[in-house]
Amino acid sequence: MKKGLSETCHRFFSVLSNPTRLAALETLMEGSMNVSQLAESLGQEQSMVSHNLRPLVRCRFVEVERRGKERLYSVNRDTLDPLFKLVEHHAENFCPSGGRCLERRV
Amino acid sequence: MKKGLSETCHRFFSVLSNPTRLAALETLMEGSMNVSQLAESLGQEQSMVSHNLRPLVRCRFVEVERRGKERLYSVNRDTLDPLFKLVEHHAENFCPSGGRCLERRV
DNA sequence: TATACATATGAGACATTCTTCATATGAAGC
DNA sequence: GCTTCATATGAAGAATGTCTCATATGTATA
Repeated sequence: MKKGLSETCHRFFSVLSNPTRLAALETLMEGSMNVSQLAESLGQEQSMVSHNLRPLVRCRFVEVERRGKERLYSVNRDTLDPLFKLVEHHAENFCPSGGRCLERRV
Repeated sequence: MKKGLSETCHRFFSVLSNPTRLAALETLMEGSMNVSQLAESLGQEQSMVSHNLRPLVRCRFVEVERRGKERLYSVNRDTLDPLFKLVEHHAENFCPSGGRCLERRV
């Protein structure tokens, strides 16, 4: 691990360690959409989705494109494809019964 | 992104989004050590280090080996080497001025 | 079994992060 | 300029997560 990467990692992982943001990413992986559509699709308030999109955009996990009064959000596949693959791989290989150990305790 | 991976990701990233745990990983990347050595090296309380090692072990980012009354901790390189490389790559490619955007706001 | 050392655990205080609600901004069309 | 639609923002309570301190467990050795 390169010196000083620790701080960068903290930001990187903090942004990703939130159910709402992960659900947003999961949905956006299927295809780009605007905030309203995303809120509709997630069954969440528009303002909440907007709040949560901000850190995703700031850290470039998601890109925005203005289209008139809408804004089209789409994921950064360069980073997220290999990242999710890596998580999946870890869960399969190191967690008994397919990632159960990575699930939230009851 | 595979259906249901979202919950797994949440756990995965939550465990990694903590400065103490990242510092512990950073140190353990240099070489395996026991809790006391790690606490000494990080300048932290033994109990705090122990507390923070637990989720790292549970999610298999770190392995433990009993050696008499000590416990030797070492990182899971299969996961962490490519993971940190990926973060570094993201910071270099998508964040202006080398990951500045991933750093904590002042 | 008594002692010393290494590590783990529990509970509460403290800090950070999330969500919600109300409201602001901004773009397009009349 | 006014209205409407799409999105962003601020503030404050609610929810989570973290750290600290005291104590417990566990292992080795005398």
